[in-house]
Amino acid sequence: MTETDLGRLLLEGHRALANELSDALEERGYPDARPGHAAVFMNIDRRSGTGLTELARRARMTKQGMMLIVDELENRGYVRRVPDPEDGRAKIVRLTARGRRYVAEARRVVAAIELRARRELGERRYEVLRSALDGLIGAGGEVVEE
Amino acid sequence: MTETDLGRLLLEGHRALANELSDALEERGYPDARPGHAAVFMNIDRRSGTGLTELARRARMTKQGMMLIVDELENRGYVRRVPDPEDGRAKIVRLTARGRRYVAEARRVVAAIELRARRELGERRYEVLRSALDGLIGAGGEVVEE
DNA sequence: AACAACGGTCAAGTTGCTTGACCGGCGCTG
DNA sequence: CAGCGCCGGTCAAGCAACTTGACCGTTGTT
Repeated sequence: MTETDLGRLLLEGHRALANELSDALEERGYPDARPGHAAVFMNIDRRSGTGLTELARRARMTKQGMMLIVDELENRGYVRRVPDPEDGRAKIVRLTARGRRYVAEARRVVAAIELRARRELGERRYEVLRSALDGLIGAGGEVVEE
Repeated sequence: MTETDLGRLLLEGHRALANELSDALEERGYPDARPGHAAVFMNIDRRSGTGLTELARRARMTKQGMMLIVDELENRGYVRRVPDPEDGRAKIVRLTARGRRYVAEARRVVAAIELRARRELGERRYEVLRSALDGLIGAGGEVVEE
């Protein structure tokens, strides 16, 4: 593929932030966080919980794939599956107390990282960076469907 | 992991450019390009060729992993392995004519994409984007070694 | 001459998904 | 209200893109 120079910068930038995040979470007592878990934590309804198939749809992956992640998260005590009282087929994936603590912590860390970046770059550069990224993304492939 | 908002922007930006690149290459007669191939094309010495182990080292992956990619590229006619006359153990991975055409084409497409981005964003924003990305990357985890 | 180090390869295991097949509850339709 | 197609969840197998482990022959160092 021979990455665009700019493309590589973007990828490395992403990795830099992602590493910072996972390091910080590890330090704070969540050493078992994997990137894939975000597919759940970013899409689950924080209080009411969300069905597996719906989670899969939101994360744009198969329900089987989502199941593997949910299985793991359930083993580790971040979520649990409860039967849906209104639909005998369905189960609802709900955050446990630990899961909610984790989400809150992750949000704090993300905010801290972003703040640090903002300060290091300076307000103006930071804003330009964000809007430039929006521009790049908007310009590319519009594949929304459904 | 619950990606940084900025982190997600970076990742999506990368994907937008990467898709643009692979679409363009497909259009121009290279439908079989896979992202992993870049590990070879970006690291191989264009005229003299490069040994497998050295390629692996440059791409920061195992020689076994590199071998799989080189195998595939050899099947598809982009590279071939020739014995190293100066070292009975070694083989040299060399670009074929097709491989060189591919690399040239990829470079052109990359340049075109970057130029387009530059024009869409405007000179100033483009420069700020690049230097902001450098800043982000530099700030993160320095894991260079060796 | 001996031998650790290196280049390349084969084999098997791992990760993080995917496609395929199925089961049982749901709800519309006739 | 019986039948039937659909949908949620799950098990099984497959696949991509690597990894670790083991090995062989060549090398060049002592």
